[in-house]
Amino acid sequence: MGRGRVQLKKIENKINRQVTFSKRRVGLLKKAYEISVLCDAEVALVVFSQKGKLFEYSTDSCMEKILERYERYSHAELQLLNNPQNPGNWHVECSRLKTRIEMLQKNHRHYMGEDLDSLSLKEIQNLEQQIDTAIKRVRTTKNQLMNEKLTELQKKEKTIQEQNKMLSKKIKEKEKETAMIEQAQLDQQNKDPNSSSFLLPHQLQNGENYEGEAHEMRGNELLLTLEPMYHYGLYAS
Amino acid sequence: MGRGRVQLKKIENKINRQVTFSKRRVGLLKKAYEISVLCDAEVALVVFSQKGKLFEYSTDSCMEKILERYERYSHAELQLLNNPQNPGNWHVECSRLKTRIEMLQKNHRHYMGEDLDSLSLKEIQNLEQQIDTAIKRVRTTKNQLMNEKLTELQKKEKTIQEQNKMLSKKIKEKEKETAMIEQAQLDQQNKDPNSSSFLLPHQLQNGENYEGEAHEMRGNELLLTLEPMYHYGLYAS
DNA sequence: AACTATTTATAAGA
DNA sequence: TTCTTATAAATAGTT
Repeated sequence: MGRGRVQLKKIENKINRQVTFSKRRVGLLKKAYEISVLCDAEVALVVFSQKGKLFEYSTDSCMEKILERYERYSHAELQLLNNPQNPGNWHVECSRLKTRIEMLQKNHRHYMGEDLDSLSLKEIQNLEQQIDTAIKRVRTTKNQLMNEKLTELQKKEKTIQEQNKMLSKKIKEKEKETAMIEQAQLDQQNKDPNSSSFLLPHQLQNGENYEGEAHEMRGNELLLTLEPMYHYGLYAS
Repeated sequence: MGRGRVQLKKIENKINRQVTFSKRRVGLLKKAYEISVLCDAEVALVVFSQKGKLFEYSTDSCMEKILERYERYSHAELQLLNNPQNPGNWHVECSRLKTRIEMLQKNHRHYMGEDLDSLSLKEIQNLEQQIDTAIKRVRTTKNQLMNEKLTELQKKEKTIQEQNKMLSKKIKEKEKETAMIEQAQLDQQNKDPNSSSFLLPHQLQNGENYEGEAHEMRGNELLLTLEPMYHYGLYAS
């Protein structure tokens, strides 16, 4: 929406990113508000800017209520699973998990090329090697996927072309048949002008058959447009 | 957006409302995803349809992390209230943290180029871009570090060469002095052959002094080889 | 912050 | 539901 298509990746220019954030933030909050009003839905939206500033919208300003509803909804099963545990050890477990999370996050930041100041040269060289391996793997998988899609499409194209050929052939046969019938009718009319009517049912029957096959083919063509939907990590249940 | 302006009020027609909800929900989630990627923002979005069905989007699928951050940000007091939690809530917290860890690990595997089968082509392409950005950052930092070390080494080299020059100079002076003393000895021997022995202690004393300065310089050279130890990517517990 | 050329979202129709 | 299309709305780049 704007002059020039936009690439779906982090805007590197800082000023630009900040401006876009301001604009889109307003748009996003507005959309959240609109769906909430128009469709009577309950929406909770939390946005942290890169700098850590908070922006939020929630239907009827009931953020906590909606988030609680969310927790109930999404963790209903997990709560049941965790029941058989020694109650006294829960907080120990919690702090252990929190430490773990911090480590994972720190490590992940390094893999994102962030927070590199705390690393030594050796560490950075190793990191580079690991990321290099990773990107090679990702590219291999990507290429495989793309090739698979290509092959699939080519196969489908072939199938459809064959079907087209068969259909053309049948149509030609049908035309020949029709011509023959017409000829027969003419012949019979010449001999007995009142007997032509009993041939009509046969013609209709053939016509229905062909229609059926044409439908099948149209179904196959539609398959070509079946692409996995891009679902932005929604995980909607 | 569409044929005719839209009134900002609840759509009374039920079918219509449902259709609009589906469409706008997709649009809203997409926008949330986009601002998240483009502007490096952290977004959490929860939508309950009128019928109570849940839809959600969160940056990096880290809903809990973002909601926790939200709680911390908006209700600093609530966090304190959380500490003397009634024991029943610890396991909720724990399962939250465990889910979180699983997500982080899964995400990290993707960044290591593992477990890619679960990703769509679009997701893989986005992953490639992110890793590419990461490796560029890592390489930039690495080059900076190497340049810093280079500069440091060059400075030290210079210092040492200057020290070497001074030492050479001193040695030459010393040699001159020695030569003069020897000359004096010879001169004295020519006059009085028995007086040469008392000059030996003086010679030894000067030799010890020079040895001391040489040690200091070697210490400086040793510093150059001090490197932080290689201990990357441990973080596992 | 305002402007505007474009892209994008979507309301209505099929 | 899904696809298409006309149009409204959002917004990227510019001033």
